[in-house]
Amino acid sequence: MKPAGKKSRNTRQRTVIMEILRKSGYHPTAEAIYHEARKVLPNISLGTVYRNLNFLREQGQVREIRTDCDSSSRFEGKCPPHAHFHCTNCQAVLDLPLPECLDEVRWEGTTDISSIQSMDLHVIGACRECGPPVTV
Amino acid sequence: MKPAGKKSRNTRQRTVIMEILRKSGYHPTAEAIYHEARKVLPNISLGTVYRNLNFLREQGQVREIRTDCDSSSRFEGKCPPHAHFHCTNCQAVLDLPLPECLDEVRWEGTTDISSIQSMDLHVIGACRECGPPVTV
DNA sequence: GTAATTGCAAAAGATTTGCCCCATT
DNA sequence: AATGGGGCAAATCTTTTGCAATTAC
Repeated sequence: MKPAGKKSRNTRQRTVIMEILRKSGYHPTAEAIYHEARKVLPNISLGTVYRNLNFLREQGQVREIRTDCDSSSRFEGKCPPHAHFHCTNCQAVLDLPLPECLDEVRWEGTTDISSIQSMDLHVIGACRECGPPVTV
Repeated sequence: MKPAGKKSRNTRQRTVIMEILRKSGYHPTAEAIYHEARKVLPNISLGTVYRNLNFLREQGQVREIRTDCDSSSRFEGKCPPHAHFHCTNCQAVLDLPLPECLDEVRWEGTTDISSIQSMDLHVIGACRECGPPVTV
């Protein structure tokens, strides 16, 4: 599945970053990945984290998430298409199933659109832990 | 409609920025708004543009758009809920109707979600001008 | 051995902020 | 006159990049 683009090497750094992404249920920022990786590779640098995240993104193994809710990007190991939920209170980001009805929308019918490559759905609200917002 | 939050003044700068957002069919970055505003107010500063955009966003009159496709935020005058289309070729951002089917999704049924505040849908692809991608 | 990759530090890009002056109310 | 807001420049934050040293293959 990996587009086997350019030749690459299996460095410990890259493996560790990929592992962190695979096992984390959440959606860490580069900084968070950096701190996590440092527990295993105390000398890894933030630049290396960014470089690897970009590399992995280009290979299609990692997805980057930029939203109105966060000032820094979050990353996740690529998995089947899904939506994201953002809690405005605790900033948590959770995975959501992508509603099937979106598949049936005939975007191409829309003036100005020629073809669709992907879709990105974010739902913003309060998570179970944070409970209903103050305005009940 | 404006939450009439704190007391504010009608400065020429704020008016011009709001006008630019209202009449622009596109979704300008702060920098673009800055250059446009300079045609009318040659001394306006980028800091003022940002400060006003933030102010207007807090008042609910302006919406900020951050996506995977752009390194800087884009802004638009608040209007009825809609989705956005991003052309990966020419970077254009266009408005799209928000599919009604999304209203019927019962997110609250999803574990971990307590309540929904808003939704953000981005469609990525090629616009009519740029034509179908190379991989026809 | 060779080239990809790293660590470090400096650079770049986007946005925010402090401060002092000016303009709206 | 009172004070919100502006201009300017410095500061902050996030991400990228140049370079010499290192390491996977």
